[in-house]
Amino acid sequence: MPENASKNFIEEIVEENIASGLIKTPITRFPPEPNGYLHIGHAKAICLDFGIAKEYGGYCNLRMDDTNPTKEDVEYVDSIQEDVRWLGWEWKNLYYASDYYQQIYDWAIHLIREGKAFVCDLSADEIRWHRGTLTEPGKESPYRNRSAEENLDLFERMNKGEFAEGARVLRAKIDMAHPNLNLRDPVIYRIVHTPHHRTGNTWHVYPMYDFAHGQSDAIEGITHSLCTLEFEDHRPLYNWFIENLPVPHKPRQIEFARLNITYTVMSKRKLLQLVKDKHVSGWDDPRMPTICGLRRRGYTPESVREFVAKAGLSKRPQTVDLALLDFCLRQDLEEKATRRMVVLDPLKVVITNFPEETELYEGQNLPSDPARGSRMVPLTREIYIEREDFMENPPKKFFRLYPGGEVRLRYACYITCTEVIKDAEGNITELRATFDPLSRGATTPDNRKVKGTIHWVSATENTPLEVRLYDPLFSKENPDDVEEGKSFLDNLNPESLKVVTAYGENDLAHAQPGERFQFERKGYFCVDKDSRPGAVVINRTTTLRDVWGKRFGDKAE
RNA sequence: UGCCCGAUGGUGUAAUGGCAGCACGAAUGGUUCUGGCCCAUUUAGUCUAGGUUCGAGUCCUAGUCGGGCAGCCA
Repeated sequence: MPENASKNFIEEIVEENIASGLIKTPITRFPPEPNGYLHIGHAKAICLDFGIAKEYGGYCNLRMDDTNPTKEDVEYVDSIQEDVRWLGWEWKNLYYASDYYQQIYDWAIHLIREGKAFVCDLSADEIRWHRGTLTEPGKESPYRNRSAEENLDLFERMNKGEFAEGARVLRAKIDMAHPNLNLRDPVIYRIVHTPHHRTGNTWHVYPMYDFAHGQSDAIEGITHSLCTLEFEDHRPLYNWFIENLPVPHKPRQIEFARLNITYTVMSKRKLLQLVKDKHVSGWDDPRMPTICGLRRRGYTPESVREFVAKAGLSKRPQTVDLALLDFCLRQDLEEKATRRMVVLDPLKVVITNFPEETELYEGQNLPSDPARGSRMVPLTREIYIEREDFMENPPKKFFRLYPGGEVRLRYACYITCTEVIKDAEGNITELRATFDPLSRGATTPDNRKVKGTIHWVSATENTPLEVRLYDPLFSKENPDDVEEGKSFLDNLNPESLKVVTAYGENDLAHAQPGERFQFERKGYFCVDKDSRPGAVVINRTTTLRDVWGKRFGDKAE
């Protein structure tokens, strides 16, 4: 670990705890509820939980927080494991909160015996009335002073399935006037008859989050239970249980701010809505901030981890620029991604003085690393160039192709535009050009400079590709910033996906799903899982940084 | 008109009573067979008012602003 790098506040706490002898090494846990897919916000928690443990020689458990059988499913426990592993982490133990049901139940009995919990027959609504408001104290339940014997009997019968859901709950007996609502005799067990995905019909009562989480931490010997800010108000309750139960270990809960990113939404509810209403193709749609979506889009685990690290950690709500994620991706792939030439928006150029035969030119797979080898690219009389690489009436400082102008075809030769061919509507349909035979190999004996180098592909020797061009899913930095009566869906970016047929170098026909490339001058791309031999599908992960496009992109038309 | 938490450039994050720094973004220039990468430069910040102190972004008080909390969700 770098000694002089600044520490975040949780690292500081852990270091203090080690220095004072409170702990030898930190033991953490990542505790998702298996009721949905992980997103990049979870990636922050994952990197924190696993990262802290690793940094200080401890370990981290993966714990499925499965205390609500009505919402959870095995489908999710598989995807969660896959996503955590993909991010590059390995857990010490895979646990389930449901593994601890018996112990947690016994602790509830303990509380009852101690006179610190009671069975309450109030309905959900009645409990709500009794809870009071933010400014007024609550009222005690009429069932609050039942005898321990009666409570025990009732609680056992609740668990045997004798009562309907909602008929009774078990509540901790704390303080109905407490300014923190969480301590106003919170419900700790409720009746649920839905079978649990792991324990089946064994139980008819299930512990609430507050009664399961801290105790699960205690059982596992968790030293630092890291969670997001909305649980801050629950910490006094978390501690109350730890203090009032004969737990084998006392964990400490520490909260941090959850991660938001510009131009996206992060709540499970909203992501679910995007999927259900078919605004995206599924949880792994490459525009989704889910881990599986990022993976499919082409982001690397390294880039996601770096992004999370760069975003930092604190207790104030953070909204990080999406640009930072893309920066991390480009930084990672700059030195890794194989380079290829692909024309996304083709404009045909006929090189009138070019021989009929195909000529082959050598292109580096990764110019900065000769060890990565090269491939031969076929140049023919007719080629495609990017439509935006030609302008009939170029502005100053445009150094691509224009009538009478000369550019370098990457790795091949210099061409000069001699003629612009248009259709009846005046659209440019084709260009004529001549090449300088002395420029073969892309330099000339006279060493003359050409300002522009553009990518190209043979019009006759190429492979067509379905390329999916992604842009942010929302057109507003904060999609939730809406007028009265509107929702985040009104901020969906109608142009978040454009599908084009592109033409690429021939070997791309064999590209495998998951394979990543830099298409020179265009961006980073990743072969989609929909890809088939003969029908290659490629996602644009992100564009290259583009000064020209930013400055003149719109005006240049 | 309750309780809890927070407030440093556009964004994120450091400075732990002693020169407000780093990264992203933005801008400018250099370099270049990718208008990429790289290099250099620039831009821009301590919420307010008091107090403690030789000295306050940091400590104290009050205020302002922002976030969270009234599921038998997590």
